[in-house]
Amino acid sequence: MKRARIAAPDFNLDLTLNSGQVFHWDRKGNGYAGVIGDKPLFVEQQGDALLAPAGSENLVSRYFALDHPLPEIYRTFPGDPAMTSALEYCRGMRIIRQPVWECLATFITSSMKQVAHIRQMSQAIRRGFGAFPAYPTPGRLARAGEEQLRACMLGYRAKNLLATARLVASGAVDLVAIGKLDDDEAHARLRRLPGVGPKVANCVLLFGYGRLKAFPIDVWIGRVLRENYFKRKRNVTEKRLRLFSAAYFGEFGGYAQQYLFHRARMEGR
DNA sequence: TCCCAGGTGTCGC
DNA sequence: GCGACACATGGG
Repeated sequence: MKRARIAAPDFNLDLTLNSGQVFHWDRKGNGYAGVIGDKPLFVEQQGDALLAPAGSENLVSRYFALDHPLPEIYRTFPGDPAMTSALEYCRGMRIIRQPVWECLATFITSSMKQVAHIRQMSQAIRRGFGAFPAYPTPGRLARAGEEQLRACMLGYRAKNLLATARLVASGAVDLVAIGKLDDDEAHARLRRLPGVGPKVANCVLLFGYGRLKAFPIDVWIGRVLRENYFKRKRNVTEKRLRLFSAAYFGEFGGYAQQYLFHRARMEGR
């Protein structure tokens, strides 16, 4: 297959694909095999270029967000030690533009699960509903039974994913319309879906809708914030963390969050 | 074995 | 509004 060479400055494919944003890319040789929407493909980084199948240039550039102005984004990061070392560690990582449904569904399954296990569930769901390697549509999941989802190792999450799939498939919830709302409204609308709380809603805003200010707070980020920005303070509430992060990290807080998250996870703290 | 994981829903105050 | 607790499952 003929490959295209896409200019990709300020980009690190390994970091981008291994930072817990997406869970369905597999290392193969010097690159990665995966799927963008329903298109399977192989991508490989060579220096400042990204190699991808000829004809997929626009799809690939958009998915990997090669248009995000990283130097400008970095200039908005606070200069504290935690952020500085996270930037040093993660330079070139980009916030992927994921298909919204796939992102929403995957993060509904992510609660109280390690990244390795989220990958297994994603794989099982992709294999189990006839669209492999693409993620099954809301309609396809809505027609399935809870037992079929439980067979994908979802546990109690099966019920939530099924209920959300039915709401989206029926048109009761319009994911495209939500994309036209401002951040707060979109967040509130997402929150109405079963299995979607503040953290998952922010993941969908950030990774699905490209709202780069959205700041998901999970156990890792909670730990990072408490250890670095609330030293010696006890009883720091979730609300306190939310208000602080929104004010402190600014317009590209989602990027800051992802860098802090990945660095903390790799350092094992 | 025991502990934890990119949390959410529910309940009681 | 906030804190406590249940919820499934696999990996370390």
